[in-house]
Amino acid sequence: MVLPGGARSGVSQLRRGILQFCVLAMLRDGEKYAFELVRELCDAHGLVTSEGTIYPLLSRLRKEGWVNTVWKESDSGPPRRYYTLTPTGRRALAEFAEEWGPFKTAVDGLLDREGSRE
Amino acid sequence: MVLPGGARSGVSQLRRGILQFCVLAMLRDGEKYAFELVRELCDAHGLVTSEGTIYPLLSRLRKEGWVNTVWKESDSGPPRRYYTLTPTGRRALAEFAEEWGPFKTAVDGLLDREGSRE
DNA sequence: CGGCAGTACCATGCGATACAAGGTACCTGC
DNA sequence: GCAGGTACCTTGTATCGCATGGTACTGCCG
Repeated sequence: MVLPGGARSGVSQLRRGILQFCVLAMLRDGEKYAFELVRELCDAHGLVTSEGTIYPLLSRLRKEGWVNTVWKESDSGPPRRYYTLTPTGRRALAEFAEEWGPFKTAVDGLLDREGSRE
Repeated sequence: MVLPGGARSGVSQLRRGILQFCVLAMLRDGEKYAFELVRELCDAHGLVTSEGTIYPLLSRLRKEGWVNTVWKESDSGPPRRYYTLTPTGRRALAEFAEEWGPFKTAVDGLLDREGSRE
């Protein structure tokens, strides 16, 4: 066990079903490869993730037709698989964004109500 | 199969790990019983849920020591099991609230960036 | 009075998915 | 050529939302 503090807390379960759309959102800006996505999610956004999470996820996105991939050589290291958003993926992202708003509002409404100050 | 349209979309996975804290938040205002929770989550907050979701969830909360329960007779129907928050549960709720903020911000940051309008 | 709907509880099985662990291949430096 | 970093991938496990189905009590209506 000995989880390093990222997966142990409830946040791990929070990522469920959201992470894939975060990835789609990151691809909106342009093509990226998996390792890059992991680093950005970890560093910039505090959404700690490991490769074991991202690869099955990307596999699924590919199977859904939400992303396309191209192999590109790298100057320094093994070739990289770059992911780009498809129109379908872009639409899925937009749909999620529309669901995220009300959902967020509902949760906020439940949490922020400081009714019992007792 | 034939999912009625609430569970099919991505929102179903959104609820993961959040629903239990929504329940805790609802119990903050006072004791409630399971059927009541389902109705409120469904009606008021748009977080569609069914009994099949709530009972295992409450079972878990009880096992974690986050809620206590008391049986009370009802004038019109079978007896009800009322749930109340324990201090531990209250703390868990507070901890989640602290995690929810940054998480929400991170996701918003990724989604709301309307950089590419095309 | 007997069935049916509504209320209220619970358990089981399935599917989705985050994560750890482990494996392969390429490149650079020693 | 071997260690370490980069980069890819697969498999197994645990979690949890949900559908389904089962029990028991109450009240309505035929």
